[in-house]
Amino acid sequence: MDFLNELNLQQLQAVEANAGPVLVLAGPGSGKTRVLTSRIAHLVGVKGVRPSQILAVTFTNKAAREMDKRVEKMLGVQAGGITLGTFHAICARILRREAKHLPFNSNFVIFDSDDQINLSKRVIRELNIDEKRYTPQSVHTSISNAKNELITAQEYPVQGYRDEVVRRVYERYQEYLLASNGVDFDDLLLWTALLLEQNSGIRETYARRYEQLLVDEFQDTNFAQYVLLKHLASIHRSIFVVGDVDQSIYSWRGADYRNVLRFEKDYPDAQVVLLEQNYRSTQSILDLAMAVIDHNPYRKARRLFTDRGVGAKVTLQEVYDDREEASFVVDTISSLVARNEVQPGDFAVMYRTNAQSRLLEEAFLSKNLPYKLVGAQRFYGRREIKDIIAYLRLVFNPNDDFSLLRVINTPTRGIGTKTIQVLQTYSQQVRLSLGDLLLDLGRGNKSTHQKSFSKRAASATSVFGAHLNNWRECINACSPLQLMDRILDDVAYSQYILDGTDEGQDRWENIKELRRLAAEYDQKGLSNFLEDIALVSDQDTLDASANAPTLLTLHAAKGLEFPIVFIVGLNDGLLPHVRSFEDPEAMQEERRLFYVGITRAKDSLFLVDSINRSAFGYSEPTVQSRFLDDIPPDMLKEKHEGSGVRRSGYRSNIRSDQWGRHESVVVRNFKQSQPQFQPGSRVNHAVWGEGMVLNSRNQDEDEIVDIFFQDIGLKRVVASLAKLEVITDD
DNA sequence: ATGGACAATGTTTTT
DNA sequence: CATTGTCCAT
Repeated sequence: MDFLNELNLQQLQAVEANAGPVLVLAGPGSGKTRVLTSRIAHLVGVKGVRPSQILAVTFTNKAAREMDKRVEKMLGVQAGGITLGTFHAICARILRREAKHLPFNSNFVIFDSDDQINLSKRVIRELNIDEKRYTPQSVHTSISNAKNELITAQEYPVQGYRDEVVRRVYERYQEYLLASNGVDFDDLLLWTALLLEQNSGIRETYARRYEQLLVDEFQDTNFAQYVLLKHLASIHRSIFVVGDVDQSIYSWRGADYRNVLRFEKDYPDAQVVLLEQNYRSTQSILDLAMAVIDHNPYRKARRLFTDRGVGAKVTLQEVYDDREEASFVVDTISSLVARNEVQPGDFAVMYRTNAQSRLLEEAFLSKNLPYKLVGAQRFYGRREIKDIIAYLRLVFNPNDDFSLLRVINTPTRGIGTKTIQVLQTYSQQVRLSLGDLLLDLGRGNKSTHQKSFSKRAASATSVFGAHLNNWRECINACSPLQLMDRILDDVAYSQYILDGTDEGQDRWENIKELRRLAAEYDQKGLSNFLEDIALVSDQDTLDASANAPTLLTLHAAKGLEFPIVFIVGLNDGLLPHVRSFEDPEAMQEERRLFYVGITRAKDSLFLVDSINRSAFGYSEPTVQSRFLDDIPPDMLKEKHEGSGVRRSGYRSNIRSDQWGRHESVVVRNFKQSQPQFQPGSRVNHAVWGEGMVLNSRNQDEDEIVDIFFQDIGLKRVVASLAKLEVITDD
């Protein structure tokens, strides 16, 4: 097989490893995708494994498609039949097939992150829980974490009052999901793992079927995924995992790099292969990457080397403010492109938070230069898109109360909050889902329930119900696109959206884009359309064909590479993000994130920090990222703005606030008295309850206190305004 | 029932 | 500042 000739010794060792557990520790750019694809090709082409016996898990759908293409190329024939996809997509497939063993049916809908928060909010309100104290966001995070640990609502450990609240919300949340015939992201993993755990027949079926398991980005698997794999591998034990603990950046999503250690413990006979040679970057870039990551404690030092040569030094550019940061990026790109040595598509600009993309986009737009923005949220999160998807989801699954409530009065059709309340109460009385009730009301005078409603409500709901009936009939006869067009037409959506403003025009363009997407599902049908939409990853939206710079978050950059990379916003508070300041584990993850960004670059790397940064409309001074301290100065080509250069040593006494700005330091400090509140003491706040003082300082005749509240998080209050009560001193 | 005006409030990362 | 929610007048 030709493809084996292109591998180095370690890669070959991994590819040809005998059946059984294999752990491949692959540094960035070490060819792990090549190893994975070659392994599959080798299994099929040499070992005679049938494609249908192979299960390969990737991190994004895009990676799955790429892998599929590459395997096909290597084998020279169609490799169809391999089960290939993300954990979530694979689980969704299994759950639909095995729905008869589960408390929902096979046309369940998948609740995305927006839906998850909305549902949490709804439950919190219903249970009369203080929404300020227990925000839907934070409660849902707890639920999500529990699910990732395979803890059900009934098993949720209650140690304090907050746990009690979470447990109650969790329980109700699950009831709602099941009543709506829905599952959320985490449920996809949870249900599948529990199914395999509790049903030995099904476990054996799948474990027998998949003789070979391959897993990419193993360091970012969570506990549920680990258990899932363990069950799938329970018969053949041929599990081939590839990962790099230095690139673990998703712990906030439950990912646990300790799964790598767990793997070594659970499979003591595993072959371990180390891939260290880097084929991507120049040595200058690798040296910088190592300088950064070596500051993380408790890691096995690994050296990265390349035969690509030293290459150009990494540039550190300091600019005046974030506007200038954006124009520096755009100007540098256009002048490099003008020299004709590189193309626009060779560039990537990476940042820590999505909000940072805005100034960059503006800078590109003002110069009339095209760019690509990675981020599914940006498209699927739009109101008009969510509306149409909610319509489709409702037609597909009338029990989806959630989508129903979203669209029942959008565009407005005289079904206001009052009518909706009446509908809800009534539907509970007759034990029908809202959807079923509306379907009935839509049957006009043949309706059983219509007489129970006021004339006004009856007429408005019967019109909507009639539409719903029609669409339901369409479901098997029409393609997703035809159904969508019918809905758009029936509810006069274009009139609703096109209000004469530019924004309306934009929104309609988005709808047209969604039509284009729907058109690709003529064959695959509505079910697949809705599922793919729910499970798109940010990277999936990347359009490889356009030759333009790519704008993306550092997280989204994982697994990608670009000839020339800019990492912007190298300021404390942004990278590392302020939320990691108090937590050493989180801080280490920030560093890994920076490391991931650096190692995406093939030829050149630009790091940019700015002296001022704006938030809330004001531009304020910043502090340089502490990670830059870890880089030996001779590794960098430093450039500064002509004026306003930060004095060295200046920043060590300054703390930066959450937005990467530092607090203005006022020189008349000595005149002020001691702060009244000491770090470490506990205080009581009228609204937020008990908290601990983290920091306090006097400013302008008053005292500013940072307090950490268990349920709310970090808050900054002005002592004279907030009525604070000291509970304990230190 | 609806839409506009104003106030409050919040900014990590995403399958 | 930008989004979201709430209140109020129509």
